Amino acid sequence: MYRTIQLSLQARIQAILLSRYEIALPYLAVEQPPNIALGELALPVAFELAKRLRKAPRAIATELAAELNADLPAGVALVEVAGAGYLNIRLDRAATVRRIAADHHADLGGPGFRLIEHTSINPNKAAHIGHLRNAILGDTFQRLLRPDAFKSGYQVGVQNYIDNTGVQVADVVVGLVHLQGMNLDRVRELLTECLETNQRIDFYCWDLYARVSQWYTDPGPDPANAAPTLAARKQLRLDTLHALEAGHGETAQIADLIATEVLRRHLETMLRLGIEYDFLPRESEILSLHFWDAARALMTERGVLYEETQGKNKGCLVMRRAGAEAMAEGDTDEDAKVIVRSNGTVTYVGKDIAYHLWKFGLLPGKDFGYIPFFNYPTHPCWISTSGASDPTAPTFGKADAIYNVIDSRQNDPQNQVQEALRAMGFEDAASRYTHFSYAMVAMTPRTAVDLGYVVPEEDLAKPFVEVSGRKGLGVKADDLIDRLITAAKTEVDNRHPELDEPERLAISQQIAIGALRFFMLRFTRNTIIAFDFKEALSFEGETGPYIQYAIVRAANIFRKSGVPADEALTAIAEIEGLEPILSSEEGTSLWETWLAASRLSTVLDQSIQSAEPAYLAKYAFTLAQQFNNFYHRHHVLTETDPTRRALLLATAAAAHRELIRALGYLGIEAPPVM
RNA sequence: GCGCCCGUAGCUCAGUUGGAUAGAGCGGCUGGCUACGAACCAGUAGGCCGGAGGUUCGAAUCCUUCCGGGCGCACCA
Repeated sequence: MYRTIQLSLQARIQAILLSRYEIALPYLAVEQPPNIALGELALPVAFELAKRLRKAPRAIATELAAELNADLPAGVALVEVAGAGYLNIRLDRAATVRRIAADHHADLGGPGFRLIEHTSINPNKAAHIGHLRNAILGDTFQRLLRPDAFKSGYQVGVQNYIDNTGVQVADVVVGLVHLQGMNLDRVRELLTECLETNQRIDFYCWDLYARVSQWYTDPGPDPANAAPTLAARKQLRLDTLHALEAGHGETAQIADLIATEVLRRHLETMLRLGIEYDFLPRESEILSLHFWDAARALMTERGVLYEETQGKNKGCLVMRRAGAEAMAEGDTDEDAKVIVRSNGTVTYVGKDIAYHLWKFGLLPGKDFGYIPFFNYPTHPCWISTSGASDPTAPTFGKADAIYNVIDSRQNDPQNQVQEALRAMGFEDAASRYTHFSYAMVAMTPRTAVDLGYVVPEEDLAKPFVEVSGRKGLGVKADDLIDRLITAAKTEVDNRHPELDEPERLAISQQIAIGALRFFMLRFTRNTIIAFDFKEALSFEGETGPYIQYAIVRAANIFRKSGVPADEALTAIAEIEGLEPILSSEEGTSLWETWLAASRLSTVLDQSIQSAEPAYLAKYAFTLAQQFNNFYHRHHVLTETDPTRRALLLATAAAAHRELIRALGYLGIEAPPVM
């Protein structure tokens, strides 16, 4: 509702500026005055115009106010001039409350297919807290975009890229074969054992991966003569990697078995958080279906890729680096980015360019094969194949816009891919390519110590230490979720002995997921999260459970009053005499609650435009705070005046409705009790 | 050396694209459960917005520079 008024106000003022001063301002700032006593919206437009019109801001504001007041936009009661030249807008409170109650709000959405890539964990070990941040950010953003009951939204596809032929999977294969002495059959047995005894292969690989990484550099008992041994181990690693890339033979089969099974564990872990995917493109198919060949032909044809004939990159196919100055004819660009090595193999960025051409439907003659891989209650998740494609599979490429949820350490390669698209003449695609960048999750030294890691002296004073899969240093996603559930369960058991066990567990899970998702979303994207168990396990203050609790309190009011929330909202349409209450001094806190509740679509729009889910998380918390404040100031059930009681009930219902919606976008459920 | 990010209350962070008196949570201190549930609320203390210049009606926000921190910069993947 807030956004509806904001949009109509902006349009009116733009029209006035055009007719009166012949000025066109494409963007008009609208803000909230510092105090509700000054009005509900404020426009500093007069300051902006002062220099162009060579007139005092206050004089301009006065003229604008007069014109606006002569023909007020719907819902506006009065426009006045304040301070040095602000245009302050006062709304018709009763009319606005009725419109909010009737759920009038500006729609959001548009045409086109948007592809979101997130999670993308190497399938060689258990997911950790850093992966959780990625998946929760991506999943939340997907929810912001998707069509739903509140908005028409955008068509979206969610994909999770699987690097199943990379060096990390190779490392685990080296561990299985050379440290554990396993062959293909033994690996099959291991996987069967894991499933039968409820052990997790991804946890097993977590430890094995750390051991292998250490093994590569461990000089052993005779450091002086270790060099040949270590070189041989490195060679083993390379040979294994090449076997995976080639895609056939026992080594590749072992890798495929392990990667596929670890991937299933990842999907299960993410499903605990309500995170689902539509498609899993795998690197193995990018290789076997020769995506690169098509990309290479296109890049060469468009003059983006060229062979270097001298200097350090002699014999390589290279492209200009993103942001580099243009070179003079005949000069050697020593700084160029190598795409194809002198031995003919393609680099990671090269494969990524091919993949992104496919995403935009720009890779001629190439597509994945698709088969179902994993079943969600409402839809299947598809995976890539080089074999026969299932004819019922939907289309995944040909996106109009893409969002890559990838951490900020990948800034350079991401820029390089965009630069390649731009250089090929796909300006439009490049401009619809969003690197949804975010900073890593680290750990406080205290948490690292709690986990039993030896933290070096010099790191103890630092605010955080880096999570490292290679060192096995990190918090596994499932361990954290389990601990959160246990902590929530203790509380729920205490508070609700009357409920049966499955119900208490279900509520505890909702609270745990609420706490976790909110924790990962409350920080803006480029803030490094220093993970701390004490903080993450907190259910008080600026947390998910705080918001869930506000919803439970509101729901209790409707239950005890016998008036359902939706009836409380419909009732308000018929009731007279709201204005005096809303305009009174004590009614102001009611009005502020309505105003806060009406801002959801504004905040959604902001979150989408800036690709920043933290704005929505912050909003949900602020609205819950506003509701709790209202809850303490006004006692609904003991209110005897029918008009006041109806208004109080509707106020609670409006906050309740928007809190549930906001949490829904954050992927957090509202428990029935807690 | 080059590029990107960050520096705001004791701690952890917001700050709506340059606006009115810089805000939350945690922690500290004072209070509030026989009223819709205290996973809550109210009050209080706590700030040279890293430093210095500049841009203008107006700067935590933009520019320059310095200081301090983080992360990237391979024919590795």
